[in-house]
Amino acid sequence: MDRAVAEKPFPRLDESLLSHLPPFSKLAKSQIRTILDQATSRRYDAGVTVFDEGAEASRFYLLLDGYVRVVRITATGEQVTALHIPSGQLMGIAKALGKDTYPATAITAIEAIALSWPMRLWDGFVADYDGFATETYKTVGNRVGEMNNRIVEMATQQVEQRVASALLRLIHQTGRKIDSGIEIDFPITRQDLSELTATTLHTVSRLLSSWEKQGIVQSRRKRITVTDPHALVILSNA
DNA sequence: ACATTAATTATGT
DNA sequence: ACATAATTAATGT
Repeated sequence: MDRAVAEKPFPRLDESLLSHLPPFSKLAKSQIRTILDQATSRRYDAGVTVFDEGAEASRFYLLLDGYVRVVRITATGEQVTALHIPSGQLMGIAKALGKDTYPATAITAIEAIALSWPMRLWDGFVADYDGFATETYKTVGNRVGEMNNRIVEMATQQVEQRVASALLRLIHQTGRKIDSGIEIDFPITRQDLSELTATTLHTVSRLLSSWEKQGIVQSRRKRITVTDPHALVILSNA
């Protein structure tokens, strides 16, 4: 409904966008140039789906700014947030999983900017660009590992410990240091947290309220700041 | 130990 | 003023 910027909002892409990111850090300027020339840049509003689970994986993405949630829909139609992807990471990399459809849905948590390339370039990237393959498979490994940890958590730990460790993960991966502590630097509701931890928003609300009284966290609407991470660590493996 | 339901209040546009 | 987010209490499994 706003400006008529559909396909190419950003005319010139600077090489410095990629040069410091792990998958591309080993590449020469000329290589980065050709990579950028094949990329499409696009801006997304908050809450917009970038790609859908099960859809044909036509493109892969690099998140330049913002955060996206990787979301799966259960049989009963409820959303379960699997993990958050911070800027600088690749996503929608179905080929790295040996799939040709996206394994999950990606929704922007805040407004975001991402580059994307047609998936047919994937094999060329892996073959031609030193470090691209190792780095991407590293992040894939990390994500799979994280999801597995979460599954184990769901089965073994109690709710209080789950949301405690979920908060710790969030501040670790997407935290920003503020004077009073570490703030999650995108808007997150109790509903979101409950989806991350397989609980209800009510339980999350109670936990946050009680933690706030204990001085462990501070929260306002859609914002959570952890003031005492160590206390959460204790809670998370109690 | 936690979910569900429901009523109430706060907050952002 | 309206919709969405958050709190709180009561009741259920």
